[in-house]
Amino acid sequence: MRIGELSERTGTSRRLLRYYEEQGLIVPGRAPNGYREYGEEVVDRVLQIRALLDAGLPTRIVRQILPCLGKPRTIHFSDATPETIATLEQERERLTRRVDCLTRSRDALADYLDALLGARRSAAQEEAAGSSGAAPAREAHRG
Amino acid sequence: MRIGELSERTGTSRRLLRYYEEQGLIVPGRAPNGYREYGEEVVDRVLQIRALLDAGLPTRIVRQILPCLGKPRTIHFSDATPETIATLEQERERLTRRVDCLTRSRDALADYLDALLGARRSAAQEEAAGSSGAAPAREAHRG
DNA sequence: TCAAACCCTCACATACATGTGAAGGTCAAG
DNA sequence: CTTGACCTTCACATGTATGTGAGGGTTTGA
Repeated sequence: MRIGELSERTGTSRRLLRYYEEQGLIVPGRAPNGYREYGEEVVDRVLQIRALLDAGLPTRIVRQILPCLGKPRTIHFSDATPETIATLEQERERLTRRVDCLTRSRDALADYLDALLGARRSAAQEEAAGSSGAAPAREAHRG
Repeated sequence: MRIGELSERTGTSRRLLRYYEEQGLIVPGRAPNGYREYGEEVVDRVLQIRALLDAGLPTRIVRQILPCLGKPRTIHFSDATPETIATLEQERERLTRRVDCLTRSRDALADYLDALLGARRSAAQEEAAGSSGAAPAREAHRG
């Protein structure tokens, strides 16, 4: 397919698709007239790229871990230099730390939201039960 | 403490500490001579900020979810407007998607690394067992 | 008193992911 | 043959998180 269709199917601007190519994340073929030609599998790849970028990873890192995420579980022994392995292990640790941090933040945010909603429900019940008038700014503490 | 000490204790440049202040993420006091004055609790706060930014969240979002992550679990009812709640819920979803994506990527990367290391060990054993000569570029498939 | 080591503000510079638009080539339909 | 919808490259613009440095005040210690 050409860039327009890929753009529509991935929700990614043509500009960005060219940018990802410039960054070495996708390597389309070329039609005789110079138009880029993409295979079906590129759709998934682009979505994967978007997801990783959206998660805060820079293209440099995406480029490194992308080959590991391919479907056919292909292992390129040429990639098995000690430096590459060290980089990948480092990146795995970074991802783990990132996941942990985000999970903690998400959980804290969820707890806060629960408390907020629970408190609002209580307040609404009080309200319905008759305590009238404009309530002053209030705070609640949960130990 | 002043900005230099905070910088050392958090591994964050002075420039960035001032930037976080400009973004409303931290609000130091001021000494009579104009120097910024930080309390102990700011150390943790800065580390939290770094972690969130490092995980790919923009300061705008960090500013919004930071109050939810404080120790004393204080709920500010003034924040309980429907818009704020909607934003927080949206951000919780975004965080969840982000965590899922990163977790999948991390797991895939870990699998790849395991396969790579396992294969390298096998290759080393073969090598030790006598198959000699420069091995050509090889690939292995795991279904 | 002088220097070193702090601090201040202001401002310009950079890397990255992205938008936008100009100038022009290709192709299919009318 | 023209029009419109594609495509190309190039280049400048923007927002965000950062670095760097100038110009200048403050504090501390020799």
